[in-house]
Amino acid sequence: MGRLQVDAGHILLGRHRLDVFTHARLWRNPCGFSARFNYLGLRYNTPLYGWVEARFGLSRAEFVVIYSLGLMEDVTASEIAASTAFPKNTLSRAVNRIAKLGLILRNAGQSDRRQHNLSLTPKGRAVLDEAMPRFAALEAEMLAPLTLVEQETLSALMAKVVLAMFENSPEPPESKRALESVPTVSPEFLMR
Amino acid sequence: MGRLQVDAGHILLGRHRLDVFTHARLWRNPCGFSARFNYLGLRYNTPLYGWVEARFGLSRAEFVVIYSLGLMEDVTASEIAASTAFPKNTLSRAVNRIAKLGLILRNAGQSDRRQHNLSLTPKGRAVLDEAMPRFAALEAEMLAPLTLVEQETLSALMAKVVLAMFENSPEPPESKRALESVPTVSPEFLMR
DNA sequence: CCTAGATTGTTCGATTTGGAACCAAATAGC
DNA sequence: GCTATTTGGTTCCAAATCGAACAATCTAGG
Repeated sequence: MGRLQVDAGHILLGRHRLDVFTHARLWRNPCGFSARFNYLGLRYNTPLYGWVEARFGLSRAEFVVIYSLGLMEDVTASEIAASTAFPKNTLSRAVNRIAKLGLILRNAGQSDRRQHNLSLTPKGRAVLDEAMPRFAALEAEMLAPLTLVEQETLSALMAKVVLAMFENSPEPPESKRALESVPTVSPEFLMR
Repeated sequence: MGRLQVDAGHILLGRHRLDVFTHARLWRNPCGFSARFNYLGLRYNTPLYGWVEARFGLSRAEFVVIYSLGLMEDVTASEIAASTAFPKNTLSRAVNRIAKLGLILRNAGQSDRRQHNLSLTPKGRAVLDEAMPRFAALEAEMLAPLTLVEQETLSALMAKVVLAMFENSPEPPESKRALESVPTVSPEFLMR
């Protein structure tokens, strides 16, 4: 990774400059891969959802619902919850608020009257149409230092990792088993 | 990506099985790369920090401090805040609590009496020593489907992306400029 | 020196969060 | 067909969160 120079709490990597702790977090970390994708998530999501909040007054969960509807019409709240790991009550509130704002419609499902098939209104679509280019642009900017071939390679490798996670992923029973496998007697650690 | 079969709200990809919405989120998404690293973050962090909570009774921020001290001794709260994007007051509380629990020490800095150089106590070190193998194991499990060469490639490509982010990254002035560039008159969107 | 501005960490308080209990509707088992 | 269980969504409330104001300390510019 080239020669490093340390100076006043910073590290010089070529013309890059980062504080020594962030450097340690990313490169002297037994879990370097997770550190990196967590870092990417941080640097990607924070500014974008910050902008969404400032521009539209929508919380992250609220925008996630809209974004989800852009990907697939008629998705339900619990499907979004399952896929994004937002707790369902948070999502319930988000859905209610953006419905009240007129960004989505909640069509009582015809097959199952409990669930609401959500869909974007023109107003909701407008929000998405304004936001998506930003999201796409930041992603493109992130990937810009890679050649197209490298981008393809990265994409394929990550797809492979992601796909494999479904294998070991307990479909629904996870939460229950996870809870049962943990003693109910609260933090063991604090008891010794 | 092979032939797909849709069945009762699920998609079969080889022997993998995932709901159609998650499939859309990961593969029919204009921001597929971010969807993937966000997904990885989700599937990595959630179970691990859930376990930390159950096993040690430590919140995510609290454990992050301990983890950080494992990476670099004598780091300060604000350095962790800068690197991890936790707000500094959240971190302040976290530091106070785990100090009170006897997991870390707060040594008043000799050069700057405002800042506390944090360090692990043996008890804190024990927590870390028990937790790290889990973190490393899940990461290894995630990467297992890749060959060693592929793992190296993935690591290198991600490093390249991460490193390049520092270039465009405003060092400290970010927060201020971000706020100034946004109208203070709260959500424009709600005003039309 | 001495003051103005920055920076570290803490406190305060309005808002958000999410686990748990809950209701209504659907499904399974008998 | 009738109860038992599951599932989608909502409500409640204790607890966590984070922006903002703050005190203490440090630094820079005269």
